[in-house]
Amino acid sequence: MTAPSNLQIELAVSTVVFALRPHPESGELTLWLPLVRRIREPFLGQWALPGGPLEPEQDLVSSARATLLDTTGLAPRHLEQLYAFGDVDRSPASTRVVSIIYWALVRADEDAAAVEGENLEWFPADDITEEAGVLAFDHGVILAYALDRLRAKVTYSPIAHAFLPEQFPLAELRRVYEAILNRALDPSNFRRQILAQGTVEDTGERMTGTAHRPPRLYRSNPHRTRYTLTIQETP
Amino acid sequence: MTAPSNLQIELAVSTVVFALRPHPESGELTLWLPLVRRIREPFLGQWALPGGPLEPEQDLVSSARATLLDTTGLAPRHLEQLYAFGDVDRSPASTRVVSIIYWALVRADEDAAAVEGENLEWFPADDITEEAGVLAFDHGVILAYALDRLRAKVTYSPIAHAFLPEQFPLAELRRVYEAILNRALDPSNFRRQILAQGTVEDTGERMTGTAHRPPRLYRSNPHRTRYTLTIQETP
DNA sequence: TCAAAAGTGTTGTTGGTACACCCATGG
DNA sequence: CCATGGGTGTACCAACAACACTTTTGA
Repeated sequence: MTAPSNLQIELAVSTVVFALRPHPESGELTLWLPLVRRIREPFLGQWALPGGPLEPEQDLVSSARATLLDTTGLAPRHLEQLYAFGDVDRSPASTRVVSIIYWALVRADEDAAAVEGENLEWFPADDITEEAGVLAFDHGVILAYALDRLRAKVTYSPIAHAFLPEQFPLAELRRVYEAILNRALDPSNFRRQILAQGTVEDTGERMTGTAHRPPRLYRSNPHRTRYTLTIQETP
Repeated sequence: MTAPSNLQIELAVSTVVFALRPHPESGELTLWLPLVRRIREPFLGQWALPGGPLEPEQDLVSSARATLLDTTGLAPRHLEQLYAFGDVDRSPASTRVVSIIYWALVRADEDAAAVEGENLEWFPADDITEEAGVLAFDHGVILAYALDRLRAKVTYSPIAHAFLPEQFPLAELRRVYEAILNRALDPSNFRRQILAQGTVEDTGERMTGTAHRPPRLYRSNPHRTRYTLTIQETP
């Protein structure tokens, strides 16, 4: 942050976009993400995270938001900075690129706006390599890091709520946790833990039209962040 | 990460360096950090985080390491990326600067190499504003963020160990936690929690020359990261 | 009246807190 | 033999896992 120097360093902003959709085979809800096919060298034809160069008049988040809308059609509310990757050799091209990576969590209702295309495809996060092959640049490493962080963060911060619309029954929230953590949770104990935390509040309304007892609807409580959730398995 | 563009964006790497030293008044161990006095506009004369422009042939961490050695004389082992700050208006100068911030934790034995100077001074982290006034750029915000993250992270990851040399008695580790969290902890329960976690292992050796029962020496266990520590107060 | 999911009750166990107490050393 | 911090024992209590059980709807 001192003297200027004539850099040949390019700055890019890319985003790992997570949405929850049913798995094509099992039908279980899992994490999906969109990838963009490279249409030039290096890594021509391979899949990469959506992103683009940082424009001089754009904030970092704005840049992420703009490319996201552009490439995926999405405008997710939850957008959070993850990490900056800047090793000298991370791109084989002559120019050096430092990438600032964001992650986005797409709400079920926001996901409706998602588009596909020849050069934009969605993949289940956990079988990227089988489906998409090796990602361009170090994007495989970045994705692994993002998944790791998401799974860790979900246990101490209410980010899971970011996948849900305004109002939701607790079972929906449980399904989000199950999808992220990839394991079943005990419904009754889950309910008690979530309510004890105070990260959701009862709206007083109920969902109707279900083939069973109508569940209460909750909204997420903007206060109360950070806690510990001792999430437990069910056999 | 796609098309090049002729940016006017500068990239800088700065570091929040934390070391533990006794407080000038209370004598209690607290967090200190070094600041550099600005010797040019903008913010001439004000204090700023040590840092410098990213050189094209340098990795991000290398850059942090190099400026650190240069300005503070320190070569801390623990260096970790914190966040990238890049708002358009964060510098009043004509050039736009994106700063990637690292934090460093300085071990007690490493701290011996620290230097001071007319333009480099160390301050207790918690009374920066009284001692150093308003920091240059958004460095005040950055510092607050770093302190926050450090205090949160210490409860779920063994970073506190980074302040200690190879071998240490548990009371030393407790003092580190107390200094970071700014409150007293119960010695016996602290011991049990730490041992239960398995983040330290007994070296079999003991410290000698104390005016009391010689404490066992421990070393930190490189496996076992992430856990939850329910740190409790003592009245 | 049955299936299915919502939601409650209850019990055994684990792990944290508080605090009394013993241990080992240097002076 | 005393002061000082190292280290152990233990009793109380809160929180969690497991799972049986009741409730409320649509078909």
